[in-house]
Amino acid sequence: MRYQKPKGTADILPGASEKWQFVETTARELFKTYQYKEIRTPMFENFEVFSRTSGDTSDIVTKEMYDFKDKGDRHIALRPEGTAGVVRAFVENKLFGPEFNKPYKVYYMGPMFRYERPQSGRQREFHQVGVEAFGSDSPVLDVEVIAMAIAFFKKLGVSDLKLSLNTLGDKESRDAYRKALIDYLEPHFDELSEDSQVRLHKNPLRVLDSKDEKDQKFVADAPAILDYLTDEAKAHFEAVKMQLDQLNIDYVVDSTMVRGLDYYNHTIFEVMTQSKSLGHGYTTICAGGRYNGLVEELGGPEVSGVGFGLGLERLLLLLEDQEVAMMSDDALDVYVVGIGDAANQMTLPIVQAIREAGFSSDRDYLDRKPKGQFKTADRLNAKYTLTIGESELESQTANLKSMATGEEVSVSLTDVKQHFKETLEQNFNK
RNA sequence: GCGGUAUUGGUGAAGUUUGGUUAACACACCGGAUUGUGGUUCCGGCACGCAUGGGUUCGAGUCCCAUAUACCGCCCCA
Repeated sequence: MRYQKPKGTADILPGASEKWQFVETTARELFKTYQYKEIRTPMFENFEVFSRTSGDTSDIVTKEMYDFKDKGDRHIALRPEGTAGVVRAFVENKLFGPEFNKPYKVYYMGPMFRYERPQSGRQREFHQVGVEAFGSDSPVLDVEVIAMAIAFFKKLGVSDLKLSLNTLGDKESRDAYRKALIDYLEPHFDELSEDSQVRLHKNPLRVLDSKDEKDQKFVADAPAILDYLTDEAKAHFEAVKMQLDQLNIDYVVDSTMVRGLDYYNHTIFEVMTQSKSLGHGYTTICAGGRYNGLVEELGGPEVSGVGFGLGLERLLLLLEDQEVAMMSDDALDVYVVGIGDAANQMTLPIVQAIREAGFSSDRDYLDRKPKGQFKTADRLNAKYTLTIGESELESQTANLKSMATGEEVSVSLTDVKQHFKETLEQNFNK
């Protein structure tokens, strides 16, 4: 095999693409009911769009960015996530302007890229669906976004959902907490894992996220962000919880939950579920939160935002594991069998006529004998076959057969070409 | 970026421990079983040769090295 796809990429072939379409269609239908509109932004951006927004210390920037210099010596990066590009577009197109409704609500779906070691459900090119809503500080909007994420999984039939909630507060809260956390961890510096020793000063919140047992015993007794919230941040969080209650959406507050990206503040959340395909216990299938300040970071006005993102590869693994039915309607209606050279000259126009009547139709292109053609029709699961041979040509008729019942009837070619639907209904009552 | 395992036809794969004629078996697919009809059965066909490139050897799918890719773990995260 001479050529192979690049490491960490995948071909999505017929058979699988239907499942992707199912998920994407479900998302579009749902988002429409929430009045979120699709936005499509470039698959690559200037490197700085991501480095500015994700935080210089985040792994995403330091080692996972798929970046390169183009022929014009521009530093380009393939998008590692969706939010930064959407925010850039929001600012560049001045979507914060008075002529646009607020909140400005969009969704996106498409490929993202991270330069990392591939593993199950984690590739270098992967796909995300995400939503963003700009221009409102209201906690009710946070909850709409959360509710939409949950509704999406419910609509797909995912069971065993769990909503994990936390707040990172505003800048003041976060600074105070950061200091408290460092003060708490510093005395145990030597006992922390190597990774966490590095994290401690660069990004102490990430220590909370450590899976290392050594760290976890400190994390358990660490001060909680909730105790360091300003009155305003606290009020926002309380309002979010109250709104969730109103919607009867269950949640658990997890004060150790943090974010890999630096731009989040206030509400952050994760939707989790259990599945063997994704690992042990509850694993995250959707993550989101509020990012006030991000728009300013990219040169826009002070406009707040909130959104979520979810990975489609992981979602599809999950749907497969939970045996969610992802049907697609691609059955073949009519297979046209031609017998003999003369007849075979005549069948394509008939196939076309049937297609124009709104039915799916196909024929043989491999010069197969009648038996082979019927075999093919059977394998394609054709509902009907339409056979034309020399005698039919002479009488300008065709033999229409129901593959399910074996029932056959002679119909006129003119009828087939001009009123196929009616011809079918009259003869097979369907 | 680090570590482990793997890589034989369209598919599942045997064979690699003990290097030595024609790469097992099965499924799928194609063709045939008296002229234009789907299933079953029967018969026949189906690996430019064992990921790629080197090396060891009289001789390698079987041993060694490098590279690529996949999977798993770490890191991180969707």
